[in-house]
Amino acid sequence: MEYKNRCHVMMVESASETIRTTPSNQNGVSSLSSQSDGGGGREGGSNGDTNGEISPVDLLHLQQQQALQAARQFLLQQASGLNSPSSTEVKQNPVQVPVSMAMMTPQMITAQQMQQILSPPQLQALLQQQQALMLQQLQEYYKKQQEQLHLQLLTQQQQQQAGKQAAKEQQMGNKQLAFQQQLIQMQQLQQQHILNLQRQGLVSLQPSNPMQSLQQAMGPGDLQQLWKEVSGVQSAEDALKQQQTGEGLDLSTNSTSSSYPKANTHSGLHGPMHSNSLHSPAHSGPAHSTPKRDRYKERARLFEWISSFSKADLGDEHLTPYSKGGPLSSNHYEEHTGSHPLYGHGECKWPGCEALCEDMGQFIKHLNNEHALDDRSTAQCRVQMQVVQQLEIQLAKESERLQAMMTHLHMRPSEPKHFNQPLNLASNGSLLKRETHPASTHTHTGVGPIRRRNSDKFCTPIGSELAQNCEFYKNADVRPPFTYASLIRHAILEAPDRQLTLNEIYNWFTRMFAYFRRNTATWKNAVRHNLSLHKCFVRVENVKGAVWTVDEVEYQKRRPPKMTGSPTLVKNMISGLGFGSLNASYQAALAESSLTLLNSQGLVNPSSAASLNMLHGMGHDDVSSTVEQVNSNGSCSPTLSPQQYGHQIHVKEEPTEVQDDSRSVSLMATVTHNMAMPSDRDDRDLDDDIPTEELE
DNA sequence: TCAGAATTAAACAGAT
DNA sequence: AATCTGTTTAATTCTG
Repeated sequence: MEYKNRCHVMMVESASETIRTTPSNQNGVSSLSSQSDGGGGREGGSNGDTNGEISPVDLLHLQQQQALQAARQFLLQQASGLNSPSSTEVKQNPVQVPVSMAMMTPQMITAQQMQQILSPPQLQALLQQQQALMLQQLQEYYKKQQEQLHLQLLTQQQQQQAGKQAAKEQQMGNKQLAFQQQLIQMQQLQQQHILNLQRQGLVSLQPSNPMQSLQQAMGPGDLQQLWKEVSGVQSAEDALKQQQTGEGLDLSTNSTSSSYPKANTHSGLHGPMHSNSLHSPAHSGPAHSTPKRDRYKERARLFEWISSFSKADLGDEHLTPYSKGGPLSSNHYEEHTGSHPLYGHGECKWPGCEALCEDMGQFIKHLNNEHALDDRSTAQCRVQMQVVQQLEIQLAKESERLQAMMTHLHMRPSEPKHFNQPLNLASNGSLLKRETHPASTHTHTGVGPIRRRNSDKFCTPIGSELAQNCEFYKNADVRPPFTYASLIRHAILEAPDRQLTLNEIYNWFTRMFAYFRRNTATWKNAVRHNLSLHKCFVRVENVKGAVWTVDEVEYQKRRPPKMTGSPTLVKNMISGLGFGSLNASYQAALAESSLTLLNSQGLVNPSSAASLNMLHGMGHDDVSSTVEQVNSNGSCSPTLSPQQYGHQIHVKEEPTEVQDDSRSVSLMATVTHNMAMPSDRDDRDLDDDIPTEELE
């Protein structure tokens, strides 16, 4: 069967959206596997890669490549930097960035709120400010780095002029440079990632300097430790060589943390750079020196740690198919897979290596020769793990923050005053566990799992919600607070011609929600079930196969939204008391709720619907479709009736329902009465006064 | 407590 | 034959 990929209309493109959304991150940073098919069906294969999405692994590779590229350019710049001062002087003029929202707002309010507060030109200006600020920070950072290397090279030249041990020091310098390069790569990687996240709006602009961000993120101690690992290894290697060449080197004074003073003594190569960029071991003094035996202990511990990590992390869950025969090794890996995570495009993907290997065999040789379990590899591994750890921590933090933002914005409608409060909900660790701890629903008002009919309860408009939190749902493994029916309907209505094949619906689910990238057998079954079950979904057969459309009348008829979830809001909205204090999403929610409610009763006229629509600044398909169907004629038929789509239509039989599109006039009186005098009626009455089901 | 809606699981049939 | 699509039934969960 052949399914064509459709271009789906993007729901909302705001100024910030265009900045935040990068083509390389459609799938975002979520590490959810789309292949974890729970063992049920093989349905995961059907949706697969039709979206052209880039997997997180690819993204990481891309970032790594970018980082390497940047590092290379950086070093090249330094080589030529001595003769081209312009590259450093450019940064001398600090960009005038006033203390403004560019610095403050991302932490104080959400991007969505900013969109609501600021006009597009203001947003544009704000974003430009932020970009300028980030650019400035980057420039400053690189300037510092350049100055340091400049100094370093000068010193090196002086010493070379002195003519003592020039060759050896050159060698040492190169080696140190190699490690420095690794550090830079790591920093670049971190920067790239943070910048990417920032572009997506996933990370606030808290770090004022990339290096600072690294320091903040990892902490001075961590960085120091990191450098210790790298430089310590270096010292060991140097010591070995020097011993081999008959030159003794007392490791007890130049050990793990202080190979650097030794090197410094010899060449003066590393001092300024390290003292500025990282918390230099030189400044830490002899107190940080480690006895030789401790260093070996440390190394042994490191080996043990890494091997334990490998066992724990790779052994059981992720690579089960490959680990049947015993402990996982690199050889074991490619024996079964024919591929290797460290090998790709004919290159060794070991950080900083990029050695060309024609085939797997050559790569294995290279891997065993060049990246055996030695100090250097261990240190590199550790660095890499630090990077990964840090990124994970950062990701967790930001996910948490987003969840808190989501929860705050959409689950606490009756407390608009909270929008002015700093979003400190991220500190609530339970947020990450909400899916697995449903009971937390009752502890917080609206904070907790969002399941099933909560969307009805709170009348959250799926269009508005999705438009505002599109990126969130794309990346966070959070169950969307909508029913399958509403999601399917939205997917179909979002399509250009308002029809989708089943597979396209699947794709929409997986594209829009990280949550639906797993357990595919379950939710796909549910989708099919819903399509078949609900009368509002009409299957239309055409030449190419079958597509699904939405019978809007049936949808509205079947499940008129209840407004019991936010009675206060309903009253406020209707009586016009609450507009000032409500944010746009809730105004939109109210508008839609009202429209849907009214429309389901056939009571609203186009002008009032449009005015409501305009009033709340929403033009989303949820409402527009509602307006459209009212506009078409008095009979409330959808703009595109299912009959328009194809040749054959299967009409679902629902014998329990009696078709009755003509509504009682007395109901109108009731509703208008509610609108005019909402406060003197209980909301329960509002519900009860509209016995839609009874009419059907 | 209950009814109804939603979800989940599963069986089955027809189509590809 | 395997997989996808669609229908249907039943059990369970959740909500008002």
